[in-house]
Amino acid sequence: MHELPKHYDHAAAQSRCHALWDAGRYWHAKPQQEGKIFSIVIPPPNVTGALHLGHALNNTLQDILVRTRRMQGHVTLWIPGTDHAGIATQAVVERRLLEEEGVSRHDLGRAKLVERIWEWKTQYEKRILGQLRDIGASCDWDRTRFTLDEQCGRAVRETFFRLFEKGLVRRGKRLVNWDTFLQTAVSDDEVFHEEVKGHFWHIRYSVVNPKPGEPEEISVATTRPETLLGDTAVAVHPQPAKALEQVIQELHEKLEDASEKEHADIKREIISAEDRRNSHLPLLEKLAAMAHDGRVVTLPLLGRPIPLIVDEWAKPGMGSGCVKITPAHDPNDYDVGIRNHLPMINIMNPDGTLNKMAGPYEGLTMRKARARVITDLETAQQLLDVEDRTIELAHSDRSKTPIEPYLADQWFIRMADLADPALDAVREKKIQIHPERYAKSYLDWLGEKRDWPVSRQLWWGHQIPIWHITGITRQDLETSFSKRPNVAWTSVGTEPKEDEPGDWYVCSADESLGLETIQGQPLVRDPDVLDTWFSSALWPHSTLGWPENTDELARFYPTSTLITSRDIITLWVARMVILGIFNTGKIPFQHVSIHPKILDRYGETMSKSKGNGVDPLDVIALLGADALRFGMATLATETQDIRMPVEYQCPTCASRIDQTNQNRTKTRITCPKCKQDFRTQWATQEADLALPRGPAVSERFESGRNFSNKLWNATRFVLMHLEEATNLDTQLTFSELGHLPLEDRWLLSRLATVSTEVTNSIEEYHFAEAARILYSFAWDEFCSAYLELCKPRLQDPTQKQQACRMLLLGLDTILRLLHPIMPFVTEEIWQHLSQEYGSRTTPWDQQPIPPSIMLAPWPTPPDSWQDRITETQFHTFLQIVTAVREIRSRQNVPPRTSVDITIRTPPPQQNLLTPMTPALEAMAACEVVALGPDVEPIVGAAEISAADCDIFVDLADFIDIDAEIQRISREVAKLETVIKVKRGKLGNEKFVANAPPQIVEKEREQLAEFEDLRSKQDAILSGLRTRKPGNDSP
RNA sequence: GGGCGAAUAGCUCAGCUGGUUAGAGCACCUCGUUUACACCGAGGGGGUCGGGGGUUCGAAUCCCUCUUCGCCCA
Repeated sequence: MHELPKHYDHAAAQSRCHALWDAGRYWHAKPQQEGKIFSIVIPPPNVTGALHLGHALNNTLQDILVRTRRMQGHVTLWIPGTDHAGIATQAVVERRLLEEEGVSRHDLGRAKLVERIWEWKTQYEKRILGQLRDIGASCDWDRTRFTLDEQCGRAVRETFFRLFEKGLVRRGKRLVNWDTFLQTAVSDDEVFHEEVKGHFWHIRYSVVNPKPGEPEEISVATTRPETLLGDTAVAVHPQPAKALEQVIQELHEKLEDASEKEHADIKREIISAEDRRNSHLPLLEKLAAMAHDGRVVTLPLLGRPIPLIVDEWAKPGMGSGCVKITPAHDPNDYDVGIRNHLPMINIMNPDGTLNKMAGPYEGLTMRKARARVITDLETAQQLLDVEDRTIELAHSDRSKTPIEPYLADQWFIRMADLADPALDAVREKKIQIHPERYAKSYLDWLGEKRDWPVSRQLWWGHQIPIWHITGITRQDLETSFSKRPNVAWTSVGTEPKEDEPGDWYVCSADESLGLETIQGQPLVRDPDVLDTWFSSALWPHSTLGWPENTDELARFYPTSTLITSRDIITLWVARMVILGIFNTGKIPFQHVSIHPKILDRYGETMSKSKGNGVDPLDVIALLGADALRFGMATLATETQDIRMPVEYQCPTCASRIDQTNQNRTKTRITCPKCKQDFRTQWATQEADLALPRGPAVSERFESGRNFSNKLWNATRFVLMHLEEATNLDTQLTFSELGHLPLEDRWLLSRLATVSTEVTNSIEEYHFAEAARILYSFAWDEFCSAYLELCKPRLQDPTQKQQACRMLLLGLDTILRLLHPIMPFVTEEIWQHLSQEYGSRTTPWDQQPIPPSIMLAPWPTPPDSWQDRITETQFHTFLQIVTAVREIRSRQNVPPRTSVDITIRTPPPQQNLLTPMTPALEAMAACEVVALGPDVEPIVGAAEISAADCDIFVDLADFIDIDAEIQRISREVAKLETVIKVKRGKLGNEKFVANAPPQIVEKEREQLAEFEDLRSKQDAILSGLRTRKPGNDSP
């Protein structure tokens, strides 16, 4: 009637489930629905590319929570969406334009480029949302958002305007990481450092009008000689002697603490520093005095006079002890410049060429300028020395080109006041971060309250809602905007006097502002766009409709939980808290759960460019979405990263080949087993592309696939027998527990325990634990034990009904508990069960069961089901089963051959085991011929002790006495050590006096048990020895 | 330089507030295609819990320190 295939077909099940869920729109949340709220926003994946394994992890965990809460009866909203990822996306599209069409963004123009990026976005957004669906994410697809869509745009403009109006936006110079290729500032986190071979050039600066006895020149060393064109000072330490002595002292301290290995190096450093007392110090002291006296030096090549100054940045222990200062092109020099009120000379154009401040070098790129500067210095005999040196050079992560530090005008958000409420929210645990240790990095970072530079010189993003206007008075502005509360302005620089015209920045959330003129002057829009994190910072409330006062906002904000990875705690989480509180007065979420990062077998981050990643879709195709999800859940421990060894699967013979540093960049790989070639992600040549593709997977997903199949087959078994059970009572309530057989009481108790454990684990974000508990319960207890025990009962008409009801209940409960982790297989099975037994109900069903397991009430078995004693008794029973099986296996008894056994038990075990005898016989393939306290050993039987019982297995051809002796001897040896340790413990007066009484008692009991066991083993041993062939005794 | 984390079986990881004969999955060995499942079943071997100190009656677990590795911030 209802025969299932032998194997679970994940692909077919997935498409059926999607159809079912979409038809019912069970993922949709309505604000009008009554009940507790659970809401969550997706960390929007950026539209740069397809989803990777990290996203699969992140979204699986969210879905686990969402599905659990939905089943627990919450009104559950999960908002999906994507992020425009400003620079990342623009860079990808620009690079492709250049590669494929040979055009730059300047060739194309702003409007056209933005259009091309939108095309890209449309394509990838579709792909990403499709992948999310494939993973099984039960997002509310009707509410999909994009950080650059109209609704988010309104929120962005409104927020910026409010910040501006409150004086929290400022314009200022700042030394930024300039990407000369993309011509934009990039943030520190978009910069990577790479060691390159470089040089240390020693350059001579001459002193202007030195006094008698003073040096006529100063040597200054630099790794970037071209920047001297922007020098505005040369610095020397104000107290060189003191500073040098301090360096020496610190080195001595370091030496004391250092390991042997480091001694030589440190000693060398000390000697070198001490030498400087004579070689450098006198000159540096003199230079410091000269600096105090206002001496000036001549800048080589340009001949500009620049001051000699004192500043602690100059290290007497390094180089010549003097350092050139280029405030507009070096972060440290910038600080020196600020401290000493130096002029800041910008010598670079945005495209990386030099500007007119560089004099004769104007128009050269920085790189060419360096070569020219060096040649010219040589010619002028001002180059003293060149050393080789490796340098940590900053590169842009987006264009992979070297970063130029560059002084540029930027917009900033002042953090001083904004940060405080965000700090308090976490300090006062209004927002809880799990694991808790991550709260520290949040608090540390936010505590610095550094202003947030929000402008980016890009074309893809939210254009800053600021307009520039010149030559009008404050009165003009007031007149023009008197009826417009949504317009604010501030002067550029110091404010002009009342009637005088001046320059202004005007800000409005209203896009139409730019259409106007004032006194004939146009309002010119600032070309910059906002940092992508600005729009993501609003995500929890912008997606719900803010600034409109929508029903969704009222009902679903603040959201419940945010699940994200640890690398964006500061960039994103902190900023969401700041702007969430600023805009709404409320925290954006109550919990933040941080999950680990997935690394490859070498501990490297996975990335497409390294070729060491796993595509989640490959896992889904090969093993199923549930396998992917189960694997992800078991990875989600509290550790900070997880290693995942990756393997290629040969498309020909399906064998696995370890992915290594060597083979991961190859275009084709030969399978060592079947000798056939397959291609990898790198294949570009036609010959390679013709080969079948070898997907990269990991064995870590296999247990999930196997688990799906196990559940499937358990269902297959249950359905087979249910069909034969006539008049099955499907009201699975079980009020009279006392009358149930031991195994049924055990199952109910376990169901209650497991439900509680799983619920708690998920609520505490211990996803791996929830997965592990369910796996071992379903597999080892429900399938291996309970199902096996049912087999004899199903043959007995008087017991069959009860067994079937229990099987139905057990399976149903497992499915529900497992649904959040493995939604597809559980839904598929649920549908099969419901087709025949749609009227079944459990005590936690208030209504007839729903059409989808997504909506099924979460299991909450009554406390009365929990029964410690039964669980212990059952454990004893299983120990006996294992003991018999062990003897059978060790003595090579064929699996189907039944053996006679007798069991000598103490009375309590006798009471327990007598009714369980048929079960024992079924599970251990034996016949119990005698059981009780007075049972006599069978002569010549194999003997084993377990759970206070002695089991004698009658083996006619009991052969391997030696093996038995060996095994038991090992066992006895192990027992000896344990007994010795325990005796030592109990013999220790301090232990007995100090340890809690229950621990002492437990130790006593255990010691007695072990001693008893050992004497039994000893007896068996001596019995065996006498029976050894060659021994004449009986 | 500062902060955080990791080091437990061949591999990947659990072991939470100290008391287990230190666990799991995969891999390995033996046996087995019995009517749920070979994506399976039964059994087995395998660990000085990175090294060294300390606290404690008792340490994989707490403290110090060293070594190796990773991440974040500067």
